[in-house]
Amino acid sequence: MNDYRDVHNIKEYLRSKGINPSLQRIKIYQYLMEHRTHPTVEDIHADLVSEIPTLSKTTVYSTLNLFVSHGIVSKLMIEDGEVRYDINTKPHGHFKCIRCGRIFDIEISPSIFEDISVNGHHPMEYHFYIIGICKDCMEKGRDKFAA
Amino acid sequence: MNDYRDVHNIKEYLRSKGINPSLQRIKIYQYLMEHRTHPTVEDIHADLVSEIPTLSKTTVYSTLNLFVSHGIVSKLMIEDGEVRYDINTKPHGHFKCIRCGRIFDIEISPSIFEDISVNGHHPMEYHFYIIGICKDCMEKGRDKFAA
DNA sequence: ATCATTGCAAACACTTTGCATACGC
DNA sequence: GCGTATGCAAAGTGTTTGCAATGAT
Repeated sequence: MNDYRDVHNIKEYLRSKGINPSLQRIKIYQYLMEHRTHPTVEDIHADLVSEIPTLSKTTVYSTLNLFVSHGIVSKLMIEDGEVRYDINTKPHGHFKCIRCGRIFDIEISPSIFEDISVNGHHPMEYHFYIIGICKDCMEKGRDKFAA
Repeated sequence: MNDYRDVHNIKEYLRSKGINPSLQRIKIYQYLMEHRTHPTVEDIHADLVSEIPTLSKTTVYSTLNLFVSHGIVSKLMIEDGEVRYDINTKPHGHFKCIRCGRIFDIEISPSIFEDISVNGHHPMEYHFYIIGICKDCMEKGRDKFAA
């Protein structure tokens, strides 16, 4: 099991990865499954606190670190001081729109990675992202989604 | 003039970019030219303080922000909480070694960027990096360069 | 009862800001 | 002399740590 799309029982899945499935951990994992928006810790906490009023940011931080260390979630560093999380651990790229701030997934064919010469180094993780203006913002020509 | 390798007179170059060439700014630019190691603010300050004893980190920060905003230096975000600076603003990739921590430049043929489908979005900047173990560390099999 | 998780508050690390001093034309 | 750059100290932000309280088995 290496794809989040195959996870139907989160509790079982976390257990299979050696993670004790507490309520908070299940809800955070579920949130990432249902919100493929590459949320920040802030986003996740703000959205889940209505469901779990006692949820603290500390728990969100430690849960995400736990998920990353168990390889079931990956950390995204696109902009300075803005760490985001992605449940899709398969190699893919991201497109960040400078107008609306949204981040889109970009499919990348594995052959592209093979074509890149790594000068004899031993690659383990590939990261690729693009900064630009998304389709919607280009069409609308204004900051429809801006905060 | 778009390549740092063509800069022979830093003072003139900065002026041509609309930047007042103070001693600190010249030294910081020169440092980036001579140290193609993708240094952090910390690195730059630590190394230059012996030459300019009064140099403050505030100045290093503001100078780098100035260079970035004038497009003559680019900011690298590879690892969480570790902002690095690169004088090479041409599209290229980076390889970060998890053993020794060094970052190497990776040449990327422009055709790779063209091959990536951006789903109708409008790309402006391409960022690509690889995490892995560098050639030296693979051969030595140990943390020769670790801090 | 025991052990792990949670969550508050404090500590940390990095970066920016406010403002007085110093510098350069 | 005037306008800008510098650099200290303080404030701001995002993240981790210490530790007591809570929760699960």
